[in-house]
Amino acid sequence: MAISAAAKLVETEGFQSLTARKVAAKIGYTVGTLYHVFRNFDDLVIHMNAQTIDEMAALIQQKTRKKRNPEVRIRAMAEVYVQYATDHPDRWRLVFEHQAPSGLPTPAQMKERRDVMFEMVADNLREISPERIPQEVAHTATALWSGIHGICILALTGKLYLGGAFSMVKLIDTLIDSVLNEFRHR
Amino acid sequence: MAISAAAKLVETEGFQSLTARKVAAKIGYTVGTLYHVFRNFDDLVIHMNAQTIDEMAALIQQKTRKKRNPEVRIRAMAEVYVQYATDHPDRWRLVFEHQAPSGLPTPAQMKERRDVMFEMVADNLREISPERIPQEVAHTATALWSGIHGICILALTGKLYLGGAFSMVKLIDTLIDSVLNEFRHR
DNA sequence: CTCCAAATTAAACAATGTTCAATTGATGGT
DNA sequence: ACCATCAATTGAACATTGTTTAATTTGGAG
Repeated sequence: MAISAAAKLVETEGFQSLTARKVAAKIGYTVGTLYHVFRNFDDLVIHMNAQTIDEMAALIQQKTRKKRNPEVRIRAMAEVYVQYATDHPDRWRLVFEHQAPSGLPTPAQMKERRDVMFEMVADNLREISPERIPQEVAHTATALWSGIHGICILALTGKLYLGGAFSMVKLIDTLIDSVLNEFRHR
Repeated sequence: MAISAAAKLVETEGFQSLTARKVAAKIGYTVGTLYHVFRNFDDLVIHMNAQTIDEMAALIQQKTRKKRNPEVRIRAMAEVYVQYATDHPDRWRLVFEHQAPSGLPTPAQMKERRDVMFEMVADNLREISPERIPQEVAHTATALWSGIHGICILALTGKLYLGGAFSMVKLIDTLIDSVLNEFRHR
């Protein structure tokens, strides 16, 4: 599949140098053939991003299923999330920085895929405080997970001062501590 | 100046369609001239991003100077940040999504400019709890501001489900509440 | 073996960043 | 007033990109 070849290219050469012809060459075809499979170059990227999200979501689910405590599970989720982002920085960034230019908005399947992780967080929050109304749970889950994402992306793109004292993981721990305490006691 | 023309172009047509020739045409010159002023196209973008950060930082400082309470000041900072990002989405995104390809790393001045806002947050945190050691203060400031940034960027790029119940501002309020409480009482 | 449809290619197009020799323009000295 | 020098500006060229399409190849069905 062309998608896998594209993913491998992004991983080895960075998403800046991902090109239609390179993808075609990588799978032994010509650029024209690609355009009979995908409408756009963006179409290819979108499919590739979908695969990236699925891969990451599966990894998170796999590595957190065994945990019993919901708080521990949330912390494990975040850990796997930053690990995946660190291991595949370009593929991960493409998921969030790509936007289909002009025309069709991001397909619904993409939105669903992203929402999966927010819902996983919400599920665990509900387990922590079952008495909270769903809207509060969803709200807190969104705030927490977006915050984690923010730390992740700033650190990954080198836009965060990560002095010896505080690492990405510690920053995320602080955020989780804060939001969970607030969620429990208020 | 070419930088202002570029900024205007990004604002009106989006950063996807920012092009060297368009910038040159906008200021009545030819593309060749641009390349005697800037080494790269990325060089131009970097200069433009510097101006964007300065503009935003000035706005934040201006709108928060009058506030007396450090907590109120932090909330006001976040509010202005969100407002600026919402008002100039493409210019704001460029600041965080652009990376100079190959060769020279992002110049030091850029890093300094970004750190300004983290330091503003840290200053206010120190005022809230002067007994904390500087590292803790810096750590908390980084976690909080990165989290706010995460909410901001996900919301702005449409990758966040913003149901009627919770808006960007409310999400950020939740994050600030959580981190500040944790910072005060622990 | 033939023939048709599908797959694949090759070539072309416009637009992009980038370079550089040639041209213009102005400035200062005699 | 003229000219010489130097910087500013241009125009044309290049390689590379996404994208389209007519032509060619390929692979089975009859």
